[in-house]
Amino acid sequence: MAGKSYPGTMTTTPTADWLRLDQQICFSLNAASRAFGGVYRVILKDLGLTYPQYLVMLVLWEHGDLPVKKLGEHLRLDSGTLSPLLKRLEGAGLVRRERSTHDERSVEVHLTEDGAALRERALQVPRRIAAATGFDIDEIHELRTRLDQLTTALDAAARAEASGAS
Amino acid sequence: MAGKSYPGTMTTTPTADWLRLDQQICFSLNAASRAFGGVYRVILKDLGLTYPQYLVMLVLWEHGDLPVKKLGEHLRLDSGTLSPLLKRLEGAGLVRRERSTHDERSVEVHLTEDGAALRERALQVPRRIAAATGFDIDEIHELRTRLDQLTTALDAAARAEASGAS
DNA sequence: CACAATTCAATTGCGCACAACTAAATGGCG
DNA sequence: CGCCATTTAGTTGTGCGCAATTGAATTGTG
Repeated sequence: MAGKSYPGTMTTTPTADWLRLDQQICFSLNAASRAFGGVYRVILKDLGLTYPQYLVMLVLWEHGDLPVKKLGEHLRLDSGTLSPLLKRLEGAGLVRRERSTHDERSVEVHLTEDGAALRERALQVPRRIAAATGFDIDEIHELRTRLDQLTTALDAAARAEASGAS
Repeated sequence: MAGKSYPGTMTTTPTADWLRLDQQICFSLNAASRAFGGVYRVILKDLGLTYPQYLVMLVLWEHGDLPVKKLGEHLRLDSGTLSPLLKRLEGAGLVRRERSTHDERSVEVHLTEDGAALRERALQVPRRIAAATGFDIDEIHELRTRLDQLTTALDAAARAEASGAS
C-alpha cells in the first residue's frame, strides 16, 4: 500500500519508523475488523441481527441453551455487554431469559422457536462472507490460526503488563 | 483450538459446519482486535490516550496538521466519530481545531506543543506492542499484508452487496 | 448574479466494549 | 447457625463506530 519495501532481513528499522502508520499491524487488524463489520451489516440486515447478536445466536445454535456466564466465556464478553444485547434479542423474540431454578444467581438463555428457526436462514451467511473475503478455505484457515496465535500472545502479555512489567 | 482438523483439500465441508464458531474467521479477527485493544489500553494509559486517539496522533505526527476530512481518509473514520474524539484531544491540550481561513467549511487540526512533545514518549509504544505479539518483524509484515488484502476484498464486496447482489 | 448541487463538520441516535460498581444468591468456615 | 467471601447479572458511565440528518460554505451552471 505504501511505496516502501521492507525486506525480510531488515532488523535495524529506526525507532521513528515504527511509528509509521502503515507499519502498525494493529491498524490493519482494526481496519479489517471494521471492513468485516461492514459486510456483515449488509448481509445480516435480512435477519434483523447485528454482528455481535449473530455471534450470540451462533453459540446458542451450536451449544444449545446456556447461562449468561457460559455465553460470555465463549465470546469473551462480560455481562456489561451481554445483558443489554440479550434484552434486545429477547425483545426481537429470538431468546427467552429465565433465572435458573437451581441457582438463582444464574440466568439461562433459551432459544425460542423463532430463534431456532432463524438458523435455517443463517446457513447461507458464512458462505457469502467467505466469498466476500476472496480467500479460499486454506487461506482462511491459515489466517485464523495466525490470529488465534496472536490473541493468545496478546492476552498473556496484557496480563503480564497489568501485573507490573515495564 | 478445536479437536477437528481441516485438511486443505476438503472442499465438501457440510453447510452446517460453516456455522461452527471456530470456523468463523471473523470471530478470530474480532477477538484479536479486542485483545490488541486490551494491550493498548494498558500501554497507552501512561500517555492518557485511548487507542483511537493514539491513531489520530500517529497520523498527525507523521503528516503534520490536517483538516478533519484528510484525517478521516487516513483512518477510515467519518466526522461522526472524529468530531467528539478531537474535542476530547483538544480538551486534553494535545490539539487545537481551527476553521480554515481559505475554506470555512473545513476544520484544521493542529498539534499543540504538548501534542508534538508527546511523540517522544510514544516512541516506545510500538516496540512494546510488537513484543507483546510474540511475532518477529517478518511475521508481522506478512500478517499485515494479508489483512490489508482482506480489507480491500471486503470493502469491494460490501460495495457490491450494497448495490444489489444476492 | 441567482439558484441548485456538492462538500464538510457537527449532531443525534443506536449499539457495542469495557471498567467500576451494585445487589442478590450461594458456599464455606468457625 | 451466623457471618463473610465468592459468584453471577445487572446497571452506570465513558468512548468508539456508523447511519442519518442538519446547517453552513463553496462550487457549478444557466
